[in-house]
Amino acid sequence: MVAITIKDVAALAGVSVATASRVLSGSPATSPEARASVVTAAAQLDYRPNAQARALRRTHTESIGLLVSDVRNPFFADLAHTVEQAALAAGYVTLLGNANERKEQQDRYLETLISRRVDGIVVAPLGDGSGSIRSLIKRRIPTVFVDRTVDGLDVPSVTTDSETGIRQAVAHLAAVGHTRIGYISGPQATSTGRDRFAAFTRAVADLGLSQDPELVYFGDFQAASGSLGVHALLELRRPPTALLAADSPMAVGAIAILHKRGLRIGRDIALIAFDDIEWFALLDPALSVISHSVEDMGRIAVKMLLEVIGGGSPESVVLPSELLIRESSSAPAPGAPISPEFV
Amino acid sequence: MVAITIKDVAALAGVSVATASRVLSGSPATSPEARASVVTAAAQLDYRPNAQARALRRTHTESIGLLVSDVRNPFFADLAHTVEQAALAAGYVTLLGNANERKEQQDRYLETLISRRVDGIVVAPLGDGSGSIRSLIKRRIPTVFVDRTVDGLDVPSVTTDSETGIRQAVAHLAAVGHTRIGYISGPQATSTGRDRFAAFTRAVADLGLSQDPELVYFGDFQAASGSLGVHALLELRRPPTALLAADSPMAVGAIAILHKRGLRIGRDIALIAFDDIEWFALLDPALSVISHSVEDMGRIAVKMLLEVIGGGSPESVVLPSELLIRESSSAPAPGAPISPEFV
DNA sequence: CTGAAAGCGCTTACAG
DNA sequence: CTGAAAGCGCTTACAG
Repeated sequence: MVAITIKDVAALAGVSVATASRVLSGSPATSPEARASVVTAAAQLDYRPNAQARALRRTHTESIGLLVSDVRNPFFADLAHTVEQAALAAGYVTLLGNANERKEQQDRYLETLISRRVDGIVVAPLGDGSGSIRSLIKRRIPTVFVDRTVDGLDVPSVTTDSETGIRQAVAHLAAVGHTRIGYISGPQATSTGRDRFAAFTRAVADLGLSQDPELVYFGDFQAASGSLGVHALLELRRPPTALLAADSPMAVGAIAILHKRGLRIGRDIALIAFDDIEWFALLDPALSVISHSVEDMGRIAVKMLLEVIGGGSPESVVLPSELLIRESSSAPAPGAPISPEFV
Repeated sequence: MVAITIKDVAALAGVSVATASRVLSGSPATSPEARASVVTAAAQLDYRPNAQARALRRTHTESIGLLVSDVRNPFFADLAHTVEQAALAAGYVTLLGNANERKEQQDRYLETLISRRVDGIVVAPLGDGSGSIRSLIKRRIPTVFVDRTVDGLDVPSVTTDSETGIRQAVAHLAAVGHTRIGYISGPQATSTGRDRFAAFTRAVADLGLSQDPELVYFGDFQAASGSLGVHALLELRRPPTALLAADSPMAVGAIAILHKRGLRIGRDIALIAFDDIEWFALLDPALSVISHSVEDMGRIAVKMLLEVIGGGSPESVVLPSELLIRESSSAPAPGAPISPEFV
């Protein structure tokens, strides 16, 4: 790497580094001549200020960190996109980290983001408030939680009210005749995993449906666990006639196995997924989903983070969720529960 | 933000900052007593070294940049995941940027990554060698191109041989009876856009199929342009009976419109997509695709970048592509070209 | 408007 | 093994 510093620019321009610095950072206290020569010299040398050195003196870096729990989850890929665009519009660049649903990896990235002195961090947190999440708070680094929260931590957040959507989904399945609904849950180490599970449990109880604990499979929000969940649920002596998956990757895993087992979704078994992914509507049958707005979530998270960075303490925001009934959630097949030849 | 520096640690530990620094960075030249007191002090103060300051003195930052052309494209989300894991295994942290298929945004991120002095950059480049891509080369920043390249730039790359897969796809469509194949192309500002288009053109010519230029629609690799492409192609006086989409987001856009128009894929019209996305196999009919390995691409890119960082100059790698025939690419409907009532 | 100088938080020869 | 000192590339009061 060829290192071109402000010294080189100043030398070529025939001014002091102080003047060069002033021109380069747009200080008004510069003469037109100085400006011209410095700008020319910088261009000629293809000078790029060293952000590290600059950050050492300045108090801000014009960058934020976004720590997402899984980039391969389309919900978070979309979130990354929205956050990035909103941040860019506000003059901030986004450094994206991927926890891949692993606590150690979350900690590793958080350390990196802290070390690099981003001005603030938007994080979809994992686990309890231990590890690097705690450091974030202790050091008063501007932080906003998105999608998920951590119990006992007083951090502004933008989340989804999963309860409404899940209740609608369960009620809809009950209305078309399902009584045994299998639930593929997210991990209980995440707030969304817990909230959605609790909402499911309550809905099922309130509606007088089966509360058989065997009907719940605990996955990890990634695709493979959706497949394992379907396997486990279909092996039950009394398998469910409908399935509710707590996020889209697990739904994808579920669909793959359902296909492999020769079960027709929407006929042999009903399926509803949390998260509305563009192509879920393209499946045949189109997937019924619980939808919430990732655009709103990303946009609001950035807005809130900028407020925190500016010294404010914004109120947390809870976004709505709602059931979109498409074709995958019809009545149970006649003769349900599913007879053994299907499984 | 509460700033805890090495001075605070040294003071609490009762040693000089030099000694504190040695302990903290694992230098062997430290006494057990010094080690103990510094480690304790650091833990007590929850000290995190300032990466900026450290990078100013050290020559490397143990971080690499990954600039992806579109995070919402599952191919690149998967690539981000693979690169990240491979880098982490080698002790590097990955800073992810998203160009969103826009040159200005690519430049913006590249500037940021350069300024932050990452040790190297993996980039799926956009456009010609102007702008920040040129700076990268001029400053000899270790760079590896992934998926795409830039003409005239001598940068190690790992790409896919699109030619084979596309030729197989066209030959397969021809074999089942299609003569007018519509091609939804990627932008000509990308090497993959150009290569795949050229491969399509050659294949169509070699096999004696229609070379009607109207059968080609130039999209931008994002979903909306896939929809527009289908619209345009189906409005032709003699519409195609088969469609080939140059990447998966455009295929998604195409499928959505095909559904909306009431055309049954695999019956009324054939469709093949470049890129094998997990759930393409879950569609009904399952989508025939041109597949290439994103895992290999990511893994090799990191391996090559580490070589470049280490002073080597690795050979570029070209990965194979191949057609996976599923159900969406069957023979043209009887009475094709598609009669007006379908369009 | 400009330059010399101090300092941001680290690391690392240099002496001892 | 340890400390004082220089220096990485910038920015910013301080004088002028």
